[in-house]
Amino acid sequence: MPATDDATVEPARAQAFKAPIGTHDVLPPESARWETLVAAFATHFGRAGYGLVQQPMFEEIGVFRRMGEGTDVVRKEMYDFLDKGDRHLALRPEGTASVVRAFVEHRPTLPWKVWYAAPSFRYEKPQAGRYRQHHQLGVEALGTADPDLDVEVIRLLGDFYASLGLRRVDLAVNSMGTPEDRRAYVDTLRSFLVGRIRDLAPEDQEKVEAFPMRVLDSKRAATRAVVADAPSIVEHLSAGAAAHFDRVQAGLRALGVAFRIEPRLVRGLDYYTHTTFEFQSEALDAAQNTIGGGGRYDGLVEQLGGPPTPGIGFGSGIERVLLTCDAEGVFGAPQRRVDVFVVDLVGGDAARDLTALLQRSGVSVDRAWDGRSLKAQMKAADRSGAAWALIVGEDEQVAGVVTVRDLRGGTGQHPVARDEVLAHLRARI
RNA sequence: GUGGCCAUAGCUCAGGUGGUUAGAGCGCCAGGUUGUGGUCCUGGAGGUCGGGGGUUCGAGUCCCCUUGGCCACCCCA
Repeated sequence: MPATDDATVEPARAQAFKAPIGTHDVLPPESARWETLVAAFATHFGRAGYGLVQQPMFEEIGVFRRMGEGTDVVRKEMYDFLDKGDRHLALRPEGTASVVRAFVEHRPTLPWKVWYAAPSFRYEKPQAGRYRQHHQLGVEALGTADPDLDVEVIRLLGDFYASLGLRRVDLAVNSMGTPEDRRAYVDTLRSFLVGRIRDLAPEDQEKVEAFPMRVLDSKRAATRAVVADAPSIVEHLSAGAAAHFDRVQAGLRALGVAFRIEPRLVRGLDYYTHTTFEFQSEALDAAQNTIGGGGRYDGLVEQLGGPPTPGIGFGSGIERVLLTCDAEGVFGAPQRRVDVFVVDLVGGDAARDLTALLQRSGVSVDRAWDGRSLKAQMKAADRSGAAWALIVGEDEQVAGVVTVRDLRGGTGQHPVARDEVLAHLRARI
């Protein structure tokens, strides 16, 4: 049977696809908030000497394994796959590891201060404020162990939240000490937990031997009761680590950054040393209320094959920050609008040419399409947010003018000679 | 991964105990006003009732499976 283009033959409707589980599209006008947020972040950290880093979205899986074999992120949330060349790769679950890999690969001069805005992927069951693809604003600063850098990073992030209008943000700070302090503390903690193991929640008992620190951030009531009596890491810091932590606290106080010390704050990634911190929203009633967190990771560079280099950084989830802004009623979507809208009743030449002329001159302009009625075009002009409509009908075409209509003020409309339109608008926008 | 709730138009939602062509508001399109938006009036388009199977004379409604969403646990941004 020959092919037919008979219009009466209804083709089967194609299957409509949906975004994969745990992912989401960000469309206008909501996307305008994202643009503004990222731009504000770029400006804020750019002014402090941080430059943009663009990383690959996936890495060899070993890069991320350095986050710690005991972490959920590595054990069960990795989006890993084999490519056609049998390379074992994984989508980036967080920013730090791949930035550090890039640092080791390129050895930039120190200190190296960078920021990024990038998606992260974790194979988790989606929930409030939790997605399989989420987006992080992040910063990493490598090459100095100066505790004042910890202060700068924390303060800059706190200032950033404040600049968005957020007020109900709580900052928790802790110190994990040096890698040696951390190891010694893990032994002390393990011994303590082994002694009380029957009092722990069953799910937490198996963590004691291999990952005792994971027990500290359990939310189970039985475990929390035990943990309340557990030795605290801040009491087991070496002299150097204690001095570092003291300097950080003094710096935050000197700069008026409110914080509390949270000895149970261990964070989910094993590479942290010295300062760790977490910003939580008090306005978010969802279970996921951490909007940003990070810490020092002296030792991670070596683990990824580089020279001993200290570093500190944080990640802050864009979705959660915006959720928090919603909860506090701040940082609404800015109104996206153009200044000028071209209405054409003479077949399209005027719209095509005027729009191009003005756009090439840097004026923000939109126009109507499909030769629609004047009414429809005016409606589109109104929707565009434009302050001025340029109307070209037969009368204007004959007279060589454009009707310039004020859509927002009360100045009405009047004809302007066609080659004076640009100057006319520039004087008014 | 475990559990709970949910899925009807582009959006927000109605649709007792199963019963003729599935509704509203908003949005969109058109007309009223043959060259004027934002207000108003009138009309219209738009739905595989998430998907598949089953029960029934008959399913948006009941049952099973499945996919997805939301929420909690777990964990984290």
